Amino acid sequence: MHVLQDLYAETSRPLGLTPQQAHLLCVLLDGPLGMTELSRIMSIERSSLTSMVDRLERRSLVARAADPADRRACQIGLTDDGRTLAHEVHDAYTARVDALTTDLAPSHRSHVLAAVRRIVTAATP
Amino acid sequence: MHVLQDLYAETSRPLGLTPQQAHLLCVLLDGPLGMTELSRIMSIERSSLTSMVDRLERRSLVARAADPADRRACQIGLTDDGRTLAHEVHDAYTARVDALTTDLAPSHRSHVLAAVRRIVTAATP
DNA sequence: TATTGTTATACTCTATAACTATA
DNA sequence: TATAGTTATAGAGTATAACAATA
Repeated sequence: MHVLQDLYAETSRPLGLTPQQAHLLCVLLDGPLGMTELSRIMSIERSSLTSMVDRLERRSLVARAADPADRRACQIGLTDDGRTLAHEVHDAYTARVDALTTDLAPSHRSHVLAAVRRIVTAATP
Repeated sequence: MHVLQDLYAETSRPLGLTPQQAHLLCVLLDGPLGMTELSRIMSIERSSLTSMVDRLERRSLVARAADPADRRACQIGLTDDGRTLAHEVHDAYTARVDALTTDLAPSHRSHVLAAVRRIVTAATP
């Protein structure tokens, strides 16, 4: 975990993002989300998310849009800049994780991948 | 990574520790370390470490001891309470990680373990 | 009444730069 | 001069509790 965490931090930093900001942007790659849903996915309180979104919105990486179906709610989405940056983070990170596993035999690698998929699926409600 | 991170946070919290504090205590289970060495292992700046150690020392979980060989340096070590807590964190965390992998076939599990060992060894200078 | 999101407040984590004491 | 650790400062992440607006 710490190996991956360090890798993630080292990848985010040169792009001007904290690891948490990078995470948030990458989560939004799948589409806009409300604050409650986003806080659940990121395992942080909604109040903590408010300030994170504020900072990213100030940098024009995300934007709050009104939810037409619920006037209390809003949808957080990536701006064009945010999407570009999110792709950069994602690509850079996966490239470095790939590099970590290049010296594994292909059969081992596929076993590991399958195991990780099962674990993540089981742990992601 | 995020699955493990969440698990780690959920494990530390009920024990009254932040994930970073839990990490620090667990690193010290291998023996006392100087500030520079500890900051290197934890991938944080020495100045960040100073305040972390301050807080843990205030709670009597770690203690600074003078380094007899270098009067500039100190050795950070666990107190008895700190050691007990570190073991609790470690045991609770490994138990939960174990639980994540119980539904893997034993052969898969050993492949994964071997792979993780190689990756960690390669990534830990 | 319950839920959505925000505000207010208090800590913790973290980095950068400047400093001190010692090597 | 170089290294070990600290201090000062600033910003970011986080939680809890209280709140406004809407459902």
